[in-house]
This record gives sequence, structure tokens and C-alpha cells, in this order.
Amino acid sequence: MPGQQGQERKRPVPERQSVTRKPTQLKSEVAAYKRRRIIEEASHLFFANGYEATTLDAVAEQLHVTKPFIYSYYRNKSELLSEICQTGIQLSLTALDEALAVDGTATEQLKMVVDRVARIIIENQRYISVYLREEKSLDPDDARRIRDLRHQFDSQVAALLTKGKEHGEFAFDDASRTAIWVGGVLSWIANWYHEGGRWSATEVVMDAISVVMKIVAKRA
Amino acid sequence: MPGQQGQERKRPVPERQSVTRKPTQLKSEVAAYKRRRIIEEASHLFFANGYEATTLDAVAEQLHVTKPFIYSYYRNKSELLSEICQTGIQLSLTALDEALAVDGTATEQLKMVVDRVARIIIENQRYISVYLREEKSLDPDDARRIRDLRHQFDSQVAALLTKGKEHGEFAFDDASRTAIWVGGVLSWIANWYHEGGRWSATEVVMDAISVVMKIVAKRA
DNA sequence: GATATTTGCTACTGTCGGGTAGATAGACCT
DNA sequence: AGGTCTATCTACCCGACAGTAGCAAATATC
Repeated sequence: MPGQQGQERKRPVPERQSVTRKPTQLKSEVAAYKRRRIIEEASHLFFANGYEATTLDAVAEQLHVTKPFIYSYYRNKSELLSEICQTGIQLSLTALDEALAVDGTATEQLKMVVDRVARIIIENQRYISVYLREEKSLDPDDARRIRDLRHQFDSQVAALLTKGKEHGEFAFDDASRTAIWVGGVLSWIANWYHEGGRWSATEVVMDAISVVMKIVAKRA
Repeated sequence: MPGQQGQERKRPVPERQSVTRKPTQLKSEVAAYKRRRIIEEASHLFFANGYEATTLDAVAEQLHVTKPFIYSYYRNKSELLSEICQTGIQLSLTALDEALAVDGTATEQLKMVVDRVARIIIENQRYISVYLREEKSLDPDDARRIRDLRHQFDSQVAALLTKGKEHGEFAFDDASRTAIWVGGVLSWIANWYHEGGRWSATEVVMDAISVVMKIVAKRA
């Protein structure tokens, strides 16, 4: 998970006089691991039961710890949600960037983008779903930060679409609006895919690629 | 709003010995009106703040009444949610049925379906959005009833797609899966359209029609 | 105009859950 | 061994909110 800016916790590690800083480093690695585990369990419960309906006691129970344990790694409940939502788009955004880094025609790139992002969404469904469903529950500041990330995503897709149109590969009316439909196709996967359900991940990803390519293709 | 089965309230109107039943009828009309108003305000608040985060006191305040007033028309909070969600899909389903009643080629019918349903979704966004977002919070029984309605919707779309394919108008792999993508396009409108936003309702509806037709069209 | 019925309100209860203060147990140091 | 520090827990607080009991005002009935 990239882009994990080390937010300060309640009890910051002092990092005082130790000449060898190895032990201190290990400690902070352990702390980071605990934070990840908290988020992991929280995301499962938020996904299954919703943010408001999930209690921190329930999250603690999943980890076989108690509520104050969580509070020594996160300030409050909404910080958990914020981190989950951010992970959600951050994952998608990173997948998008990676796909765009590979060069090729706009058509090839767009296929690559949908393929990679769709797979990431399926693999990390609970983060994405929670993000899509619980945006309203975010603190205003976090909501803004996360909307910005989302906006980056849409802008980059729109830029790719524009490039494809200029090269005569795609045809559509308005790039921003079309990018939003592409985003819709991807989001829909998170709402609808169910592991072990009627359709396989591969089928869903292939469908998504096919749908997106049809949306932007010349001569319908 | 069709399909409004008069659920019994806490204090049922006795409807006893009156020979002329006019006055009693008026009374129940008034009661039905009050129920509708409660749902209307509740849907606004659920849409804006989420189901769990909305208090019944807040709903009551919007109506300039008090909480016990609501409890004399609905059994509990989750009954409000259930009615809102049901209204959500019921509206879509009714629009679908109306569109299917008009005859024409599968292509014409599908365009009609998307046009009408998309408009209904935009006009009743808060019901649809709440339904999509808060399904998890429904009582199990209500959830099942509402999933059945949703399933009807998807089945009818799938049937139309199959008909179009048989007539050589459409091309796709699997009708059920394609119907779900069509449903996705429509749902996406509810999540994303914003009245007075950057794009008009008409633009969004036209886009939706165009996207759906591209998804099912022969030769991409 | 007295009485019954309906309708909404005031005022309450009980519970749940986010958040915290302070204790305890282990690790670590010297 | 005694002292310090850190991580986690026990035990609590308090506010919010779903839901209710019972009253009061309005309205209908005779």
C-alpha cells in the first residue's frame, strides 16, 4: 500500500538517545503492522454491516484486543473510516498510474487501465465499497482530501480519452462526462461482484473491458 | 406511487357502524397523506446524512411535529427505511413496465426503457440512492422482499435483451450479465447526478441511452 | 353543553456506544 | 533487585437516541 504517510499516533515513539536506531525502527514497524491489522478488520466489518452500525468493540473483538487498544493507534472512529476510504481510491489511483506508465496506443492503454483497476477493485472490494457507500460519513477535511484523489482519477482517465480521440481512436461527445461513465462501470463492479458468486472475477473484468471499449469506440 | 398496500397503523381506524362511509374514508386519506409526508422528509434526510446518522427527532422537526407523531404512523425507524427502499425500486419497476407496454422493436423498447427509467431515477433520486446505499440496514424480511423486486427488474431487462438478440438486433455474450451492466448504468445515475450540477438531466439521460445501446449493439 | 374518541404532545426510560482515566503487567535498564 | 517505561486492559462516564406511558387539547357525538 503506497502513499501511507506516517500519521502521528497518540504516543509517539521518542527516538531519543539511541545510537543504533535499529530497535526503535523495529518498534515502529510493529506499530505500523498493528495499524494495518486494525484497518483490515475494520474494513471487513464496515463492508458487511456499514460504518455507523459497526462498533469499535466489535472491531476490537475481531482482533482479540479491547477498545482502548484501538484508541492508542487511532484518534477516533472516523479516522478509521478515513483511512479505509483513502486506501480505496489510493489503490485504484496507483493501479491507474501503473497502467498509464506502460506505453502503447490509447486503445491499448485504456484496456490496460480497465483491466488493472478492475482487478484491484475485485481484490480490494471492501475498501472500495466502503469508500463508495460511506463517503457521507467522513469528516469534512478527510472528505475533501479524498474527493481530490477521486478527481485526479477522473482527470487522468479524461486525459487518456482525449488523447485517444485526438489520435482518431475514440469517439464521444465530452471527455469528462465519458470518464465519469467509465468510472461508473468500475464502481459498479465493487457494488455487484461477489466472490464465489455466479460469475468469476475474470468474466467480470473481461466484461468491464468490453463495456468500456464499446462506450468510447468509434461508429456505434 | 402504486403498490401502496395500506399497512395497519398503531391505532387502526375502527370503521364501525357508519352507514355512509365517506367521513371514514376521508380520514384514512388524510392518514395516508401524513404517511407520505413522513416518508418524504425522511428520504431527504436519509439521502443527505445516511440512515443510521439520521434521528427520528430530526425527521419530526422537519415536519414540525414530535417523535411520537411518527410512531403513531409507523412501527419503528426501520419501517421508514423499508418503505423508502421499496418506493425506490417500485418506481423503477413501474417505469420499466410502462415502457415495455409500448410496442416496437427491441431496440425501440430498450431506448424507451432507459429513457423512462433514467428520468424516474433523476426525479426520485433520493429514494433510489437510499435504496442502493442502505440495503444493508434493512430488516431481513424487508430485504428479501425488496431483493425480489430488484430481481424482477433485472429479469425483465434480460428478457428484452434476449428478444433483441433473437431478432438479430443485439449482440452480447450472456443476457443476465448484460442486464446487470444495464442496471449499473442506471444506478450510476443515482449516485452521480446532481441537480443544478455541471450537467443537465437531459444530457445524462441521453448519455445513458447512448451507453446502453452501445453495450448491446451488434458489431462494436 | 356534556361525554366519548381521536390525535398529538410532554416527559420519561433504558440502552448502547464513543471516548477516557487510571491501574497492571511485562520488558528493559542498571 | 529495584526502578522506569511501555503497552494494554479494567472500569467507568456521559450523551444521544429509539422507543413508550400517559396526559391534554381538539373534535366529533348525542
